[in-house]
Amino acid sequence: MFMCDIVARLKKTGIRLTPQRQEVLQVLLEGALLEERQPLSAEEILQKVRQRYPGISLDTIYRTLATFKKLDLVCEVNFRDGCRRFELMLQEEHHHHLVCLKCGHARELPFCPADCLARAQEHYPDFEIADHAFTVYGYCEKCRKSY
Amino acid sequence: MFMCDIVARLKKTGIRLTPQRQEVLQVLLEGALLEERQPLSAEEILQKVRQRYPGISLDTIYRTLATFKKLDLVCEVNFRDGCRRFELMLQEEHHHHLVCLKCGHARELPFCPADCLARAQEHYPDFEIADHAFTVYGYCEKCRKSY
DNA sequence: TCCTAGATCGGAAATATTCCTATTTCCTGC
DNA sequence: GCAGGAAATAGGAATATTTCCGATCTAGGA
Repeated sequence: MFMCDIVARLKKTGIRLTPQRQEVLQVLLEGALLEERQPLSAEEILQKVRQRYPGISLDTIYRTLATFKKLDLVCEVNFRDGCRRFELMLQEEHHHHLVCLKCGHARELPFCPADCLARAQEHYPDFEIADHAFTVYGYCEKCRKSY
Repeated sequence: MFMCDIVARLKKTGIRLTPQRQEVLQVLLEGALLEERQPLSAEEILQKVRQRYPGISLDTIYRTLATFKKLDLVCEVNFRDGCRRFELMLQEEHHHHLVCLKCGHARELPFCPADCLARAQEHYPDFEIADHAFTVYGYCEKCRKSY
């Protein structure tokens, strides 16, 4: 999945392609290509984008993330650290997270409680499921040592 | 599970039993006994507690919730509505939630992705799991109609 | 009853997020 | 290529949530 693919995908939706949005996308994409991707907060994204596009505002980051989320391009992860975190969602690798409550480091869980999702739908057939989250919290090897 | 049981449980832990803590407990317990319990925000708990104990401060609510959480008496639910929400956790009925992103109404999911939790532990054997969350987001029958 | 570690209050501070308005800009149709 | 208009942006103000801090109070053990 590369920039041009996503841009093409965005153009189809009719959304305007501003340089700000492309820079946010770029930052998220770089995050997604790292070996150990870490979901980013709005503030973190702001800092990274500003390195290349200094004038961007925090409001634009939030609006862009909201827009991308509506387009299922971005998903939200709750680290319980007081802010929302986001990462690029590439369908082919839907996943969940394991988060250290001390250092905030996240690891990926490459599997999904699909059966639970199905049971939820059975249980509440009239509910329109839009999204779901499965997150495991605890202490990583490094942090549990320093108790 | 009644007040006296919980109080007994608290006393065992050595934690001080202040009237403020008991009032917070009372509010959470009332919430837990409702047919359709809704996890409460700190502000909501504050309002309810103040009806009986007007002098209590928001800080105390937050501190009390943090204390109860450490004792596994309370758990946190993320509604994606900008604040943390809490509910009394009665072991015998561990559950997860289905949340409407429009009206904020929550329903319970009386089952748990236990297999995923086990797989997570297998995947990361050195991670000390403390907690987990499974939440389904979407639109309830009422809200999906008003699109 | 006294003592003291621990808890509380109230307000200030720190964070995170959204709102607002004037201005700018992307895109469509010519 | 150019103009028009709807959509997006910047920047700062406003709001909301959560935490911090110092002074004071108190639950519970001795």
